[in-house]
Amino acid sequence: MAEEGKLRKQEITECPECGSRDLYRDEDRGEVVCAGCGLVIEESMVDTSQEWREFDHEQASKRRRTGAPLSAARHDRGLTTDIGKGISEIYSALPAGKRAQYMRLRKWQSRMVSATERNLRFALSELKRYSSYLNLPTNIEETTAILYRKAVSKGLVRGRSMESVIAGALYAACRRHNTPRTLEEIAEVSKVSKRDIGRAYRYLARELGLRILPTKPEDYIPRFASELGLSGEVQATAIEIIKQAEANELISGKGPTGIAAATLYLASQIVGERRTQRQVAEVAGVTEVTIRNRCKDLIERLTLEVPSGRRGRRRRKRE
DNA sequence: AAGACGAAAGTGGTTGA
DNA sequence: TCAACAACTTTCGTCTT
Repeated sequence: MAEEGKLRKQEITECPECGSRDLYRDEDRGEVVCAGCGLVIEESMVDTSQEWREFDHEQASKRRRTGAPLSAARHDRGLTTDIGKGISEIYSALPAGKRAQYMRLRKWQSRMVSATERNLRFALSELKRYSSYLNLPTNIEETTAILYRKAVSKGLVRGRSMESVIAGALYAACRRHNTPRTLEEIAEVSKVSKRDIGRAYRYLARELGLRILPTKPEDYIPRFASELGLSGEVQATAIEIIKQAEANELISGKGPTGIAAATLYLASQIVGERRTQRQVAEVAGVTEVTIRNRCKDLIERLTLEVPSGRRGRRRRKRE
């Protein structure tokens, strides 16, 4: 996206030397030359066009060198060749003996699809389901698939339910891509308990030597904010507060979702797009009490300009 | 009436012996 | 395996807007 914008800007329409708009593109040498003064404006360009053409199906099948991208998220990486299909051709073209042999080969191929293959097939279809429920991008799906493959090849799935390992791998992949989902959210779609997902995740992390840093509260901000319909200004303010809080050591040991919720709540007040504690608590998956506690810490230790006169007053009634 | 606040008791998970 | 512990939740009464 940003990349593309950059490339577009480099498209040159007039000569920087003489101002002539009469530029000549030499495809063979990979240069752009000014027809007016002869200045070579651009050189060593990469030709990204294909160097062949196809006019019919036969040429296409001979000349095309690429196919669908390899994907770890398909059980066969998208590469299986099946014996089969086209039965009618076979019946007419082959003698009876060959025909029988062919049918046997077919049968055996389908039997040979190994247990692990079937396992993967199921696991990855399950993964597809989770990620589509959670609106996760394909790169996270891919990472999860890779982790799961590793887990299978190391025999880590034995004694654990497949679902929990997939869910654990998904959780790990989300965190690795800095788009964390809470254990709750994954538990929701996978029908695996939070505890089991967490356990599977820790096990994977240890056995596969995953270096995953603790989740940062910032990573939750954009998602929560958009669910609450809060502006970018609120997000920026919230992240600013988190930065300050970090500097004051108010972060470590606390639940990141709690911090994210509290800062977002405060930011929404500072900017003037008020949301209730209830609303924020809802999307962040914490309680109002947690938000209050975090807010209290933040307000005590940081200098924040939070409107609403009641802040800071002390009340003493309850005997 | 709804939201914010705080106290107190309860819960699930981690840590260290 | 158990107890101690911190973070977080549940519940509930009070106060503010």
